[in-house]
Order: sequence, then C-alpha cells, then structure tokens
Amino acid sequence: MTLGTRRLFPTIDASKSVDLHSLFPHCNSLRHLQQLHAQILIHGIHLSNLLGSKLADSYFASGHSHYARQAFDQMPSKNPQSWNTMLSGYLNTNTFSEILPLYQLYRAENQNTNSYSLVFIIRACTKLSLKEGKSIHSEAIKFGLETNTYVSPSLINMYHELGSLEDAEKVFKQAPLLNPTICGLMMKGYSKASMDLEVVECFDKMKELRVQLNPCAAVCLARAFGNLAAAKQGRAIHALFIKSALMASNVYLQTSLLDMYMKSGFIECAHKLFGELPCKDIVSWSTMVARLAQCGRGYESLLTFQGMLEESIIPNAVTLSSVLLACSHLGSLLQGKSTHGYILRHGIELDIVAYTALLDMYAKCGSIDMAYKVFDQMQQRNIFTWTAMIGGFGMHGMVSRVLDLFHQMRLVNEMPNSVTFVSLLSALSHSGSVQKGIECFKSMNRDYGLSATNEHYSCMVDLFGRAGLIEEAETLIKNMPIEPSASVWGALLGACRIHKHGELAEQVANKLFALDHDMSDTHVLLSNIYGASETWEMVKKTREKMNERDLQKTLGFSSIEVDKKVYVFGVCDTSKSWDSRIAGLWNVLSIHMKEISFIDFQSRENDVDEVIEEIVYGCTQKFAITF
DNA sequence: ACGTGGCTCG
Repeated sequence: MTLGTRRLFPTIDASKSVDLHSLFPHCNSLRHLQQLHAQILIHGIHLSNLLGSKLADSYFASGHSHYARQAFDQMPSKNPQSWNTMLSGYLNTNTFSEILPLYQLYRAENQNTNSYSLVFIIRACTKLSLKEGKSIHSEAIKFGLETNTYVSPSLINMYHELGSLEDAEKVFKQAPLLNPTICGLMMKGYSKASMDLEVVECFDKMKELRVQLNPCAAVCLARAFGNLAAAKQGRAIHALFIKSALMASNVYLQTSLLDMYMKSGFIECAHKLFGELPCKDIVSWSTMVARLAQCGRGYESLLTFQGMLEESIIPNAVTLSSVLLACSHLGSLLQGKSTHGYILRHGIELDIVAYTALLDMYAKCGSIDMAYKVFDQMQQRNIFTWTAMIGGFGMHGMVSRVLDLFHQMRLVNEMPNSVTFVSLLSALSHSGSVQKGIECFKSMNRDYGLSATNEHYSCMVDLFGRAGLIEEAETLIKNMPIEPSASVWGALLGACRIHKHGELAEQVANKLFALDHDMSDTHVLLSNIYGASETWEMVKKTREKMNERDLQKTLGFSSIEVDKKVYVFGVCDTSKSWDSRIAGLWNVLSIHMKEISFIDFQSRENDVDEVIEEIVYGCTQKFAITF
C-alpha cells in the first residue's frame, strides 16, 4: 500500500478507532478510501471486524470489488457479519459466481450458518440454477431456517424466478404463518406464470385469514384483474387500496391500476386516475400510449404521446414501439415516418422489440420496401421479427417472398411459433395456394410440434373456402380435435357467401348464433348472403331478427392521410362531412375497380356493389400530429 | 458493517 504524496488524514491514536469510523462518510474517491485503508493498517486496527467490514463495504460501493476482497483477506479473524458483507457486496455487484465459493470457505471455518448468509446465497442462486438453489434450500432445512421470516420469501422468489412454481408452492404451504410478504411473493410467482385465477385465490385466502395487503400483492392483484378484464372487481380493490393507504406515492401500484382499467376497457376510469397522478413517470405515460394504441384509439394514443413530450419526458424504446403501433393502426405512413424521424433526431436507442414495431409499421402502412430495409439492417432478429416480416410480405400478396423468408429463417435456425404459421397459412390462403397450404398445415405439427389453434383452422377453412372446396372445409371442421371457434365458422360462412351456398350458410349461421359472441356481424353477413342469392324474404327476416335482438352492426372504420390530414372513414349517417372531391374520386375508383375485376374471385363481384351501396360513410378529418 | 418485492412494448 503506497501513501499519497499529500496526507489527507492526520495520524490517529490506535486506541481511538472511533475517529477512523467518522472518516468513512468523507471518502468520495478510491484515493481517499485507500488512504483510510492505509491508516487502518498502520494502526493495526484491521484486527477490528467492524472497520475491516466497513472498508470492504465502501470498496464495493465505489465499484472496486478487488480491493474489498483485499481488505477482507487482511482481517485475521472474521465474524459472520464480515463474511456477510462480502456476500452482499458480490451480490450487489452482480458477481454471482464468487458467492458460492466464498460461502464454501465460510462453512469450512464455521459449524453454523445464519439467515443473512442464506438470503444472499438464495438471491445469488436465483441468477444461477435450480440445482444450486435446491442445494441451498436443503442447507436452510438442515439448520432449521427454512421458515425464517427472511429466508422463506427469498426461497419462494427464487423458485418462481427459476421457473419451478411447484417448489415455490411447497415453501409457501410450509410457512407456519402467512404474512403479507410471503403472500405477495407467491402472488408474484403466479402472476409471472400468467396464473391470474391463482393470484385472486391467494388474495381471497389473505382476506379470510385477515392477512394485510402489501404493495407487491396489490400490484399482482391489479395485474390479474386487468388480465381477466374484470375491472368491476378492479374498482373494488382500487377502493381497498385507497383505504389501506397503499395508493399514495406508489407509482408502481398507480400504473398497475391504470393498466388494469385500460385492459378491461374502463377508459374513463383510467383517464380519471391518470389525471390524478401527482407525478407521472415514463412508465405511466407509456402505459397510456400503449393501451390506447392497442384498443384501436391510435389518434388518442398519438395525442397522449404528444402530451408526454410537452411534459419533457424522454420516451424510450418501449414508448416508441407503442407509438409505432398507433401509426400502423391509423395506417398513417406520414405519422410513422415522422416517428421514425423523431427516433433518429433524438438518437433514441431502439431494442429488438421497437425495431420490429418499426418494420411492422412500414409494412402495415404499405411501405413494404422500407419494412424490408429495416428488417435487413437489424443487427439481431428474433422470431417476432421474422414473423412480422413474413406477415408483411403476406399482406402485400408477395407469396414467393413469404416462402423465401421462411426458408431463410430456417437456415439461421430460428424456430417458427404458432403465429408464424398463422402468417404463412394466411398468405397461402389469400394467394390460393391450396396444396402448399395443406403441406404447411401438416408440417406445423409434424416438424415443429405445434398443435393447430382455431386461428390456424380458420386460415385453412378460408383456404379451402376461397378455392371453392367447401366439402374439404366442412370435413376439416368435423375432424377438429378442439371445439371450433366463431372465427372458424365465420370463415366457412364467408366461403358460403362467395360460392352462394344459401342452405349451408343458414346452418353455419345457426352454429355461430349458438356460440356466445358478438352476433351482429353474423346477422349482417347472413343477410348479405341471402341478398346475393336474391332471397329477399330471408334478408327481411334476418334484418327483423337483428332489430328484435337490438343488435347493431359493429362500427368499422378506415383512414387515409392526404396533405397532413388524416381522414377517418366510419359508418355513420352524417354524410355532410364528405369532401365532394373524395366522393367523386370514390365513384371513379369503384367503377374502375369493377372494370378491372379488382376482387380476386369473379363470384365476389357483388362485394363492390355492396360497398358502393354503403356510401353512407362519413368522414372526419384530423390533422397530423407533429412531434 | 449484512437480509424479503412492484409498472409499460412486438
């Protein structure tokens, strides 16, 4: 140890080690610490466990683990606290590999262990492996510390972090007394595993045993109700949180509740809560931006993003991927490009998720070339990236690119998931590639062990249906190992419509009515099918049935931007908002479309008539948002 | 001098 040329510390009487203690808070650099270290050695006070540990702790805090270890090794006799200081230091500096060997040394010198050490080791094992975790668990059992107040929550946390919920439950059930912390952590485990019902069950148990809620449990509960889209119960727990004084100054809980309301469609409640938040951070803003985009309120999402920028909150990759999602929902290439520009101007680093959202935006806004450019330039790609690009080519009708990309993906050993196959099948269906579609559908299970979901079956029914292979479609549905969903029957109904199978359509529609889902679309479709086959009596009946049941057609909309204005078209009866130029252009276009048989199948010609008929479309104008 | 957690994105 060399001393600096200038002494910062006076020579202190060895008996007054207290004076050295008081110098710790004044060490703001490695140099200061080393000088203090020297003084301690000079005066022989390193014999003191206390000073040695404090020194090690300070070295860790300044990011110099190596010196911490040196100070520790210089202590001739160590007490449990000094060992624990080292374990804690390595844990906090993420040097997990040092922890177990150090603990081995400790145990070689000591017959005993203690709850502090165990907690550090358990936390290290959380980052290591289940095998090591289990061995430390048995160590805890050996010393009767398994149910210790600090040890058992750490064990529960470790097990669910390592993916073994069963082991977490075992520890949870062995706890002699349920406390808020243990319950909170168990709920966190369930929450991570998307076991929302179990989260709620755990909460019910807490109520029964009168265990108080803690913030962790509260957050999990809000998340669970959000996922279950059960905002009614959500409002009740919100009230409970307020009563339990959990809400104030807890941004995490506030954000979780915000998210819960948004996920379950209680937009008003969410807005109210959002408005009341005393300090909105990046996450609460991003939550609003994300959820608004996801529920199709792209314009509001962008406005919220703008509001966030006005508050001088710097968006991150998470925020921007949601903004990009809003742009793709609006179909606004201008807005999407402007977001891309914002990212470049402000040098915001995107992650793989955000780049995928950028690619997806370009694809969905019609700029497939830009989408591919982004894809091509990405340093890393995951299955979502590949799937988005495959889907992009698919929606542009570029089947050969779809198949080509899938092939490339397999060459780099990326494994397709269920969604990749939805994109593939949908592309093959739209291009009428029946044979390839069948092969792809078979391959999904045979080569990748993925079992077909209703979405895949819908694509297949659509594939057969478009090609006029109604019988094949019916057989496929009959042999489905799972209960066909409304979308599967919907695809068959669509096929009936194309090929004018009135009778089958009625049967299928009845299947759809039997399923508990939004029936208005089915009624409309059915009535259109009758219309196509000119069975006007049935059209009338269907329409009457709709009125009887008080069903309204779900409102659809589409949008386009012209000269920095976003035109939103939706079904509504106020046609005065129509710009006459747009109306004129629309007429020209529809006639032209008919002339060139724009619709892929001859039999779908009547679609065009129908669209023209529905020129009760209104148009609202919104200005592009600048940021 | 050493110990138990929480929110947003494809």
